[in-house]
Amino acid sequence: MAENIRRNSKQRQLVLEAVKSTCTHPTAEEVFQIVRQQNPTISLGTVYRNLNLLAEMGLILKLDLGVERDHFDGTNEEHGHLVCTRCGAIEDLPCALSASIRSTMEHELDRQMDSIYLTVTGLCKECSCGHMKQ
Amino acid sequence: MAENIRRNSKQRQLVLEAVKSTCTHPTAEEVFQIVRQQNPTISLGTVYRNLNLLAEMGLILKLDLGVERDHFDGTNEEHGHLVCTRCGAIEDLPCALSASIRSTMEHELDRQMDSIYLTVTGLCKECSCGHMKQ
DNA sequence: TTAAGTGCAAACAGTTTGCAGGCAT
DNA sequence: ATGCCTGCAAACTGTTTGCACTTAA
Repeated sequence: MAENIRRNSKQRQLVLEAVKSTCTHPTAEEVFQIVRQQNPTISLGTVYRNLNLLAEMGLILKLDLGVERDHFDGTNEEHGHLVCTRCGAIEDLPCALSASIRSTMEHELDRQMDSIYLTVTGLCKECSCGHMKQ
Repeated sequence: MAENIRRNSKQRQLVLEAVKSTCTHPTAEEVFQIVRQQNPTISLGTVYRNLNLLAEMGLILKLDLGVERDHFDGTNEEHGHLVCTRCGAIEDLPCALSASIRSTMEHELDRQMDSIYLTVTGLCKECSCGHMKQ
């Protein structure tokens, strides 16, 4: 499993930009749709390959939120997510929350930890205070 | 989506017992293997159907831990899980941790919450202190 | 020049589902 | 007798992969 030398393909750049430039936590299919506007011949397989590669490289996060599809996140800081039960939107939770879980667990369990995956379901900001506006 | 009246099939009983009587958080396939010892003609499809049904009924938990397969948990109290990066074992985290996340979030975010899914990766109890024993 | 990257389509894995018959109520 | 449940196998869905070709370095 040696680290290959990565080249800089147009496709990979576009995929990275697409994920970085949105805060909606797109799925592979959604990234595909975005990227296709710049490069109509890109294939879905290439999008998947690059998303996985970029996640391995630590440039983006691959999120398994317990919903059907994987989502991708343009940041690489550890933070949880809220999945809205009303509209399906995905909202970032403050990093501080993950950090405090980490420290609590290190104290209480006295165990090395790798990653923390925190997902909560509930109403997003929009849905919880915007009922009448819509 | 009316609630059907549930019958009490032998298969469903066996599936429930299988999940309840272990703390290993089995996959559907593993439940299938266990149940097959009592009922060699049960089908994997039936196991899946009953696992989902029992989870809907709130008798067990369906866990998406970010690994390939879903796992099932015989308890119904809200608690997180640790997935061991060395042996793959799944360990329960104290319920108190999820409870404290819930209260923190209710204070900080002032938002209704449905469920909390907390998964951490790291070494399980066995792997973190039992290196020499093995 | 050469090996990483691509597009395409087929394969894959876990899970779900349609159907005809079986069994709890 | 009714209709929920089963076993079976086929279908489904999101994702991965093999192959021949292309392209960055």
